[in-house]
Amino acid sequence: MNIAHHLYSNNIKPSVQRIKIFEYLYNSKNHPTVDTIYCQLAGEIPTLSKTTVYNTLKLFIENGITSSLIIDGNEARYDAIMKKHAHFKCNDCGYIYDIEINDLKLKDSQLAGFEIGETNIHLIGKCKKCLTK
Amino acid sequence: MNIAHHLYSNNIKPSVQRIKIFEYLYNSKNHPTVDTIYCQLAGEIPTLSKTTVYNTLKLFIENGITSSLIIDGNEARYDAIMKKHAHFKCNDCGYIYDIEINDLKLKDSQLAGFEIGETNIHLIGKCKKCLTK
DNA sequence: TTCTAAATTTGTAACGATTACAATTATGGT
DNA sequence: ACCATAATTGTAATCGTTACAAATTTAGAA
Ligand SMILES: [Mn+2]
Ligand SMILES: [Mn+2]
Ligand SMILES: [Zn+2]
Ligand SMILES: [Zn+2]
Repeated sequence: MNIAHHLYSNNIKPSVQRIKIFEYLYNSKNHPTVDTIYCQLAGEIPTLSKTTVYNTLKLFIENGITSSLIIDGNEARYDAIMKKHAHFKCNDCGYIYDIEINDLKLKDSQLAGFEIGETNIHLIGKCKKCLTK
Repeated sequence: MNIAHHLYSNNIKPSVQRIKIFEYLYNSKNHPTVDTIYCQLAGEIPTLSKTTVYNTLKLFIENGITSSLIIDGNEARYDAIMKKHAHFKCNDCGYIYDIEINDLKLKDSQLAGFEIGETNIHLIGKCKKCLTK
């Protein structure tokens, strides 16, 4: 996965900041918050500004290579995996799992004629790891 | 539906504020925000404080007669309908529709051994009304 | 009724995530 | 090198929410 090329082919000029931010997002796979991303990269890019992280993620979202998810309400998390999937957040360890969706059936009649642009599914509970310890 | 009794039977002492807030929530059915509730009731209860609205909704949630939903990341909305259902938000008119869930199939293997406490589903798009005008 | 303690409500200040904005820095073409 | 444009940065403002202490109300005992 060549990140610079990935950005280019999505109409994003690959600056150092953009490459590093996407690289972190893509490799970490832990649905980080802006603060997490900022703190992780502040070492590598000492001049990095939190505003840049916000701007960059917004740009990524607008160009369809990142999505945001809000599970807690208080702060947004980001995801470089664009394949449609659900999320499970464990209330104990805080980890957010990716869950594949096999099928979602809603009552058709109510949504007939509606245009659905986005489907968000998130579950909350306790994960296996936390339950068995 | 006797609201005072409904509160009582859920271990909530029915004060004037609590009754009015639940009454509004239950009758309006439009998933109001704290600000909406506050502004609506400020006329009836001139001394009402926004903090009371926050406190009261928190109490309702703790006692299981209200749920909160976050569709836009910026502000919480509240719902007195406790039956499990999904939400559809129209990006044009802003209205939030209640949608019945017929079935949700996730990949079982990934959630085996997990304890699911909450399931949130919200769709975003354009509603029929807005598309046909 | 009157007194008193606990519960509830209220107003203000603090908080934290996000956004606005203007200044600075980097980039790319001439 | 020079200039125009884009990107980054730092600071201040915004806004929903929470903390907290003071004021008010409630309910039970005396
Ligand atoms: Mn994910
Ligand atoms: Mn609803
Ligand atoms: Zn866990
Ligand atoms: Zn609409």
